[in-house]
Amino acid sequence: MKYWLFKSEPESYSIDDLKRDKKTFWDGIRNYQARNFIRDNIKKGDLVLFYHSNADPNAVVGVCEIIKEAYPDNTAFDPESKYYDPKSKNEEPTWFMVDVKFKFKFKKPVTLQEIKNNSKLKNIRLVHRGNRLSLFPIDKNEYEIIIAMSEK
DNA sequence: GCCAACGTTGGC
DNA sequence: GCCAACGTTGGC
Repeated sequence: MKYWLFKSEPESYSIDDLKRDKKTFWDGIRNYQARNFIRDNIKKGDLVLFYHSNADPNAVVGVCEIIKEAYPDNTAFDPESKYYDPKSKNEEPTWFMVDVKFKFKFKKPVTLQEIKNNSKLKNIRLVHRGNRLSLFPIDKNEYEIIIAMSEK
């Protein structure tokens, strides 16, 4: 089993939206590196830290679990969708998505500042300079440190 | 709202 | 295949 961090802007989809919906499809990934993680590496049962970006404060706010592995992101086929990509064809889709289900919301969000201040987390991609990937893998111990920080 | 970082596009 | 221009992300 692997561990991931997914970013979402709470204005478009927050941890509370996921809590309400119980599960959702993670659509709109339009970056090849993120696409490769989704298509090739993300497996059912993997755990995902849910991160609020462009938020106040920016923070990891909860955990969800992968319940369905990569399948074509059909918003790419829909000219009405903001994620429409005419280069993605039904018979050979460019973009994929996964389904996640809500696990739990942190009692206390773990803010970006706290993560930056924790020397044990200095290698997490979240704090790398210029990191713009919307999802990426994290180590098991990084996952566990952040969970522990949310319980303090 | 600004702007650094960086991925993508398209002309050559 | 190079690289300038452009668009987007996301922290501040």
